[in-house]
Amino acid sequence: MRTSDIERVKGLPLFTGVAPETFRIATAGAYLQRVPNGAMLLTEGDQVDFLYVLLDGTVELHGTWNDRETVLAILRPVSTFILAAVVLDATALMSARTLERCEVLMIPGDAIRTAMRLDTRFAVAVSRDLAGGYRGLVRNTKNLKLRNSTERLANFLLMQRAADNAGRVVRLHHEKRVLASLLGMTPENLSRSFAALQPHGVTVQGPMVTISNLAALERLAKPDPLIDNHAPRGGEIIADADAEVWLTERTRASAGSR
Amino acid sequence: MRTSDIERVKGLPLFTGVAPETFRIATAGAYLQRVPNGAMLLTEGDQVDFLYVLLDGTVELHGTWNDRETVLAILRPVSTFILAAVVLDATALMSARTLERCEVLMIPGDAIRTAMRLDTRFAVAVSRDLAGGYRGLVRNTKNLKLRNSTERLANFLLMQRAADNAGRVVRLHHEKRVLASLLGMTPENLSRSFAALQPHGVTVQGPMVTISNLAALERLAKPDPLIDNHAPRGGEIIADADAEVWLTERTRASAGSR
DNA sequence: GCCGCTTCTTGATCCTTATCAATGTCGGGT
DNA sequence: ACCCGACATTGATAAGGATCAAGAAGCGGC
Repeated sequence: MRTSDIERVKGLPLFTGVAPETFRIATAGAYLQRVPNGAMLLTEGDQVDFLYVLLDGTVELHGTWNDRETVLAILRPVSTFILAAVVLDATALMSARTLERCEVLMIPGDAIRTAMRLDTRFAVAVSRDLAGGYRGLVRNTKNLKLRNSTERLANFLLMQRAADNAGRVVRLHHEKRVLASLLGMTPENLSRSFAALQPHGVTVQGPMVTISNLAALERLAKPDPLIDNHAPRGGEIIADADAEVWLTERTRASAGSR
Repeated sequence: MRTSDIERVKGLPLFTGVAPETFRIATAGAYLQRVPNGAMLLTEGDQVDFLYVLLDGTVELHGTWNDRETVLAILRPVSTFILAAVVLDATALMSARTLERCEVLMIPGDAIRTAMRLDTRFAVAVSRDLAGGYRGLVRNTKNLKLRNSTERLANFLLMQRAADNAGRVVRLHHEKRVLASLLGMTPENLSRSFAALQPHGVTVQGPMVTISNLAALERLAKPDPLIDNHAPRGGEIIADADAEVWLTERTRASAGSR
């Protein structure tokens, strides 16, 4: 494990403000794994023995039932995942699959649980991280139950725009089929939803989405701070409590994950 | 606050194994509130200053957007709610409304956060509670995205049956319109879904649902331990890790809440 | 640069769910 | 016991979304 990687892990909300000694204990038995595209890191139902930290690449969390599958989250670096299962020493409720070549740090769950018992500040950091994840899922549930598919897409684009750089063009980092599943629709309907946004100033060319009329899109999307976590991208730690909220909630990407 | 109430709060997963001194600090400034039916305990967007503990009655958590409203959870005693917002000292993402006359214990958020910093065991307990809540929401999301409305109703009935007493008859504790919203459908479609279950051995008379053919219902519902949290009702603390999981996840009722 | 695969799009149709409207049923108040 | 209002059910219709079936476009491999 490179020292640059260690610094990146230390920068996670999960580890900020934690005693160096605790950090050492937690990461002592950790090892870095290079994983090819399309690999299953974890299958739902498996016992979870590690906390995963995505250092490079993209990971998809998904769930299955009765031959159906749905994407629950798409993760980009630096993110941790399946912390909840680690804390409870339980089996995974979601499967994790790489969407490209990835670098993943695997921290033994025992070490995490031990570090929590030894260092209150770490236990508090874990609580904050889980609370952020919890709130991300509440937002996601409201999004799913209160909006139709075109509204979800419109708000997704606005969130991506805010997270990326607030420019006129939003880049989709993943296949549209994956995005469709994340947003709770079929690929066919994602295409149609994009078409439905055209009168509102949205044009698509491959993975590039251009928002030519922000006001019109917002009029349709009606973004809501109690559902959508708009926030400029940035890695800095911010002391302010509310900023901390979106930082924690944001670390794990698009639609409320872990 | 009656001593019997104190005992009930102490019995919560959130406070088990916590030092008496910590419990005293956490609950020192708490006060018991009697709330009439239909009262709003909390509105989404409000700053959350208290952790709520439902001691008697029923509370509904819901979210709104653009004149639409959806029920996110129905809580029965003894349950805590909005722990995540308390931990982050953030604003509420859900509103809380009483569905009948209730007794609610309100614990100042400051006291909770202070207790977490002073007692690692409490911080760990909070983590476990939040992790359980997180996993409840993951289950709920899979339920919503992978199943149609009749399948969701069928599984809801199986879960209620397991939670209540495993008898042939399941009692619905709330209005059907509330249940419909919780399950992500309209009241009209809930009626039709009940009708669709009739060939599978389900009959309804008012709030009483009779399951005359469990095997047939299960064949349709295809319950899955990675979505549905089947468990016999019971308040005991169980040492086994997996049992602990559902205990924490279960405390806050029907469909994964807080 | 061309081929072939995968992904994306578009159209037609079907199924699921929502909406609107009307009737039926239950329970509380007087 | 009656009436009233809220809730639940049922039916008709419409809208949203899924599925099936072709085409079109992009991309990697050679």
